[in-house]
Amino acid sequence: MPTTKLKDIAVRLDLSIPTVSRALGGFADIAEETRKLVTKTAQEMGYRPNTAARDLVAQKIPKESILILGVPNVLKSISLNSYYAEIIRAFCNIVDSGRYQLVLSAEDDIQNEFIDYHKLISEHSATAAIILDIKEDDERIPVLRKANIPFVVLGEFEPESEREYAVWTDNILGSYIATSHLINKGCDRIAMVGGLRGQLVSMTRVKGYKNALNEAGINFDEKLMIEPEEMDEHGGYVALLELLHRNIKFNGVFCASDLRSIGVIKALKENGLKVPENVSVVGYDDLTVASFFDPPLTTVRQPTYEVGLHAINILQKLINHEKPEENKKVFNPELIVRESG
Amino acid sequence: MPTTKLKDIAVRLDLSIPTVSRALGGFADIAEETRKLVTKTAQEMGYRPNTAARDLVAQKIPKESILILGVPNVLKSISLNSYYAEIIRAFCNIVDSGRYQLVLSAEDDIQNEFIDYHKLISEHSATAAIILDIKEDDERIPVLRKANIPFVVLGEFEPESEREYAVWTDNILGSYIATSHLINKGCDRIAMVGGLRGQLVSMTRVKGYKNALNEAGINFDEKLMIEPEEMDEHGGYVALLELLHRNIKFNGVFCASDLRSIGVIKALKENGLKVPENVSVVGYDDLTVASFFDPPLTTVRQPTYEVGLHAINILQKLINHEKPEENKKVFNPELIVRESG
DNA sequence: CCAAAAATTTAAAACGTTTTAGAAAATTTA
DNA sequence: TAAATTTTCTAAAACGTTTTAAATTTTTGG
Repeated sequence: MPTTKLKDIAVRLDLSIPTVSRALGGFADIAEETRKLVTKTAQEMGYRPNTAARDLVAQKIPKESILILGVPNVLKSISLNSYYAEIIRAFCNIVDSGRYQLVLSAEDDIQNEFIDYHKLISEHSATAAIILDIKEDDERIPVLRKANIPFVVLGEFEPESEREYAVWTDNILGSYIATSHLINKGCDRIAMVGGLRGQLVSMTRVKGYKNALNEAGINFDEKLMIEPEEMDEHGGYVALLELLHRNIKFNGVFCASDLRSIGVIKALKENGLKVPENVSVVGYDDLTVASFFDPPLTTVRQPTYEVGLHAINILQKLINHEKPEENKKVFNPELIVRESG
Repeated sequence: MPTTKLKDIAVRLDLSIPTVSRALGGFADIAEETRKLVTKTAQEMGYRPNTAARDLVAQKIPKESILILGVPNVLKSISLNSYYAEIIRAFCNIVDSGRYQLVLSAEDDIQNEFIDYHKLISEHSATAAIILDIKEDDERIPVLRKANIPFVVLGEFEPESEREYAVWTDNILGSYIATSHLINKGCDRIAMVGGLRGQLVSMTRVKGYKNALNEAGINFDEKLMIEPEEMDEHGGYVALLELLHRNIKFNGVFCASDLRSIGVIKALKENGLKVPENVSVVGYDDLTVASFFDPPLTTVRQPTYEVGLHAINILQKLINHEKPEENKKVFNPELIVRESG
């Protein structure tokens, strides 16, 4: 169904287009009677001003659209972990100027296997994009490259041109300092409960763990490494039960996330083991609730808001044809020592 | 600085506007040499197509903009509580059709006292709005009314016309069932740790608590009611210490949020009190981690995703000039019984 | 070297709105 | 009643782009 335009109303009422326009605009040079008639008819005919035409005459500087890819995914994880909330909060800084518009992509919630990213991009005529949830061999990268849209990836990624950027926090370092801390506290049998197998983050966190062991002259023991199939707390819980069931000895656990830690600690407690007396536990993320756990969690904190800010600054520069300094920026994580380890 | 247009490039290169347009568009009927020249010049001059003009010729049906008010506020709370993540996730459903565009308002993070909501609305020529974080005497309501934009409020609110809608979960009922549960478990001295004083949500939750006491013939005791100044976990923690310090007897605590519960339980444990043996605790929200706490939290769950879905459906109908059935929709919460109370 | 064909470029119109300057109609004044 | 004034309306141009049809230039082949 074609939309109603000013002309349609004008024809119907036998008035000129400007009269209709001005009547709706509430100008003083329109007779009250006419105005009422026009308003009523517009309402009836479901008139909706065409913003494109409006913006054109208004000579509005078109807003730069920044497409944010990965939103539904991310929102799902937000309930568990505040990482992305901080990221998006940082993005909001850019909007105040009025020049930019953040367009949330709402890639369908897994339901639709195939997402038409070409369409998504062209529809918004996006000037730039941000990928929140980068995967290995991410299908969105070639699309963005083909569309020649500059983009920033949040997470480990190798930029291949001066229009590609990546910002992340060093995961190898994070798990290295966490594991080293356990070693320094005297742990010599340190289990690791990893993230989801195959994910980039998980892999790098394993690497840091191994580095720390290596440096301390502790041999990596395959049996102490568990990468649960299940997500988050429950994954940690199950992982630890398995470890106990297999009767494997350990006196420390490094978890790839605080949620894992929470599950791990629950399992330990249920089996009569004390944290940190019998087993020390270190997590990752520094959730808001981490300090309120029993025991309060020792964990790795990432400068999340800063990461988001850096990303959006790059975009801003790109759009303004300034050259961002570096194609790759890696922030450092920090160990927060509490009581669990 | 005025933006570069096709004409500017055309003049500079002594070509016609269509040639420039078609060159940039990658059409086959443009000599390779010309195309290269045009592309290069466009790049140099910082050309950026005017989307308004484009959309106009393309006869694109203008996207309906739905303004989402309250985002930065909400993002801050997301790190603590998944309520809004679910809400926004529900909103994403609407975007798939391609007809709607969710515009995140990025009202400045408190820093700027004054936010020009008029400008915000007109700038996006929003067709509708959603307020995520309704306050008492909310300043945004009169602005929306004046702009004659239909809106949906998430939270307790009395719609005053057929263009105003409200969706929320019954907070009185929620705190009523929570408190009643404690009473049924034999608690007769039930403290309440409320939300932030003055907030609408806090007030209604107090009401349900009182209703339950009343029904059971228990007198409301002023001394058992604490509304901490501080947010979340820490507020709960401090509130409970105060209660203990004042030497007030109680055997149950109803908290206005799970985060409060977490603080309360920490304080109880630190003072040698067992949950639920000595004191039963019930919270509100059913955080994802709630079941992993020690002890697992008894709490009130709200149908959050449903609330969001309902809200966005109303908007969709409004935009399509269909009449949503009811101006007000109140969902029911549910008690999740675990071990803390 | 000329006609025909192919390749490349352009003039003109269109998209739906607002603005400006002025025309037409209604009202007041002399 | 005619002139002056006020009120109400409209014609025409403009915003920056794309499309279509036609014009121009270049190339090809005889």
